[in-house]
Amino acid sequence: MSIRDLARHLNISIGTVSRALNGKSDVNPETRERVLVAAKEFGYVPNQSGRSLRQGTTNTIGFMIESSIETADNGGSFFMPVFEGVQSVFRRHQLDLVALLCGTDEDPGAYLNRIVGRRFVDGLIISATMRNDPRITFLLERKIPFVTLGRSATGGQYPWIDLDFEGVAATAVARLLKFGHQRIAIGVPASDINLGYVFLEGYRRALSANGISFDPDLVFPANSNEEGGYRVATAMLAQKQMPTAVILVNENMAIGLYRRFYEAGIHPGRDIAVVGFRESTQSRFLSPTLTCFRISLRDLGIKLAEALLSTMPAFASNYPQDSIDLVWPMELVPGESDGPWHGT
Amino acid sequence: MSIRDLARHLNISIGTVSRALNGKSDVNPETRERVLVAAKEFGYVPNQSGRSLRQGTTNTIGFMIESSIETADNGGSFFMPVFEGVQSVFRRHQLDLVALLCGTDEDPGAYLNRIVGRRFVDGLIISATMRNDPRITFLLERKIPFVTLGRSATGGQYPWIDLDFEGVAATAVARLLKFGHQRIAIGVPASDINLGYVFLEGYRRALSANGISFDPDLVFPANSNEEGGYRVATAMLAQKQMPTAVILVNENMAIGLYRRFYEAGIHPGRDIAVVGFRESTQSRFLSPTLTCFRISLRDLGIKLAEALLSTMPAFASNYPQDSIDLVWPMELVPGESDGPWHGT
DNA sequence: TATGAAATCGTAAACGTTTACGGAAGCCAT
DNA sequence: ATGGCTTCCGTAAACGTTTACGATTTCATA
Repeated sequence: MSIRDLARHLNISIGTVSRALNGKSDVNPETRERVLVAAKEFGYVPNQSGRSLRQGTTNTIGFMIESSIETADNGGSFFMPVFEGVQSVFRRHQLDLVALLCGTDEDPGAYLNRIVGRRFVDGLIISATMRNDPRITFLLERKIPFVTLGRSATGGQYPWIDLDFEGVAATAVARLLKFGHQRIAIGVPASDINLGYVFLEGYRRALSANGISFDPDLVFPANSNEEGGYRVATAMLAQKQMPTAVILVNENMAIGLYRRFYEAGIHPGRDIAVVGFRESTQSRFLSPTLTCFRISLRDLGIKLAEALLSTMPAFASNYPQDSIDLVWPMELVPGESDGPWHGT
Repeated sequence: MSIRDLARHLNISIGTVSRALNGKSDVNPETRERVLVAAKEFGYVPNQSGRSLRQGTTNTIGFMIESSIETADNGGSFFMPVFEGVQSVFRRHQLDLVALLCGTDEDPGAYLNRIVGRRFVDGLIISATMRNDPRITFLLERKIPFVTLGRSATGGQYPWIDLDFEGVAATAVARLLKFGHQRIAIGVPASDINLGYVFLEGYRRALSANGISFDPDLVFPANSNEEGGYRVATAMLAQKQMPTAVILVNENMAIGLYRRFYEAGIHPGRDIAVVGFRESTQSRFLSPTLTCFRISLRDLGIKLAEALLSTMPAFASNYPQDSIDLVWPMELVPGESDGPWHGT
């Protein structure tokens, strides 16, 4: 069922059918109606390859996710709502969104090169931004519109949206200090992911703002999953004087951390304060519930989409340039996992 | 950088360049080498739209995931490894895999219709199969190659691969009975997802095989997330005679269930036996660790890819038809969450 | 009635590939 | 020397669209 068949059936030229379907002005309203009815009747949908070839545009946006990165661990619950937000914007512009999952056994650069080379997408959303991210320089020099979820130290002019991990760390530190905690540990990603640096920076700044000196021994690099949390707890227990509080970059870590402390007879929320990252169904039903930070992932997705569109010539007019380079604030949600320090 | 530019630069016709790149036989090895070198030098990658238009094939496979479905909750940790498995097979055939996420605010049928109509993909992997799934009939009549992750009651001839939820339920029941439990509850998905029926069927069969009569009051429909688990526990606590064991269809439910029981002063693993579904980092670090079932998601992905390829004419020769309609066995991993019944 | 503008539609080229077909060599055997 | 076979390569059509351009009709106006 091609546009030719449709035109033949209606005794109309191909061009007119195309114009009718695409809402061009120079077509009789009556003819347009006939075309639309017939198109619906036969279930005609334009062949994307044909369109793309002619227009030089694919009407497809790619959302790249690296499963090798920590963030992939909570990939489902995190990315799904973001996706929906992005899609809700793109739908209005007839743009399709596809997820490009880059597995651990594939080089992200090569993957990106293939996708971009094939002219597969018109634009890209890049997540899990590294501190030094070759994908960014690659996309910049290829002049492919993109936006990153997570800022980066990589130079160049491009839009990014980041969660305020610096603020999260600072708020957590301030809260724990007010609770009387003095030795506050922090669990950070072991990889080169940029949010790790931002998170740690917020931690350092908040400490120094409160006149506490930074102690490298209180920084625990780990994978952002349950096992990582377990290891953090193990390392904390091994110290001569155990920290009385810990801030985690990821809520999954809390599960492993809880377990390790239980094994040691230490009760999170009573004997040690824990602040995690993201509020979720999980954080609400852990025992104890996790003190963490709330964010509307759907809204985040919407902003990502808008930022990307603002860099795409075809859509830029509708999306002002000022919606980019955004640090997304997050709201603290108190849980049972932290509280006043009443120890020695 | 099109094939034309490449040809011009080499003083060769377009056709020869194309044949050289595609490994056709009627091209001088020396010429082919020149072409390949030049292609690499200029970073030439064939335009996918051009190829697709000519060949009528897109070299793209879609993996459809509905975020409205329970399975999406653990989407990240579940689907990512499956994806990698699928990709590892497709990579060998130059096929790109994209994830098509169907949000809650979009009708799956309409979404599928758009994707298929646009000739966006050559084949599809469908997950979260419903007991009665219109997507299946749609794809069958459109003659689009596809495979479903999860069997269905929907009629027709198509390949599917399913996890052995029936076996899981049966094994769990048998184990708990051997432990002396008599009142064994089960948490099942509240939706029309087919695995719910399969899971429940396995439960019923195992009971009847052991001479225990089926009690509808022991079946607790719930969402497959932490909150669902919480509700299941609440409902169990409300019964005059509480069950002594419970089987969950999903490991996330365990978190909420644990919490509710803790709140009631009941210790999972000691006062009540819990068997969950999938072994994961999470199941291993919960307290108590979850008795559950192990599965290699990567291998599952590989099988899915092979099953799909076996239905695609261009690849069928390499993939015998006997790799389809597979029920995937799973291995029990004992945890701390269940054990002998020593109650009243 | 003649004129010009507006409305509507058909024609054909173009997008970047692949591939069927045929032509031009080169080679061997008759 | 002729014929046939093989090897290699160029030509051109085709895939399904969109869109610039021009042609035709309509209609109001002078």
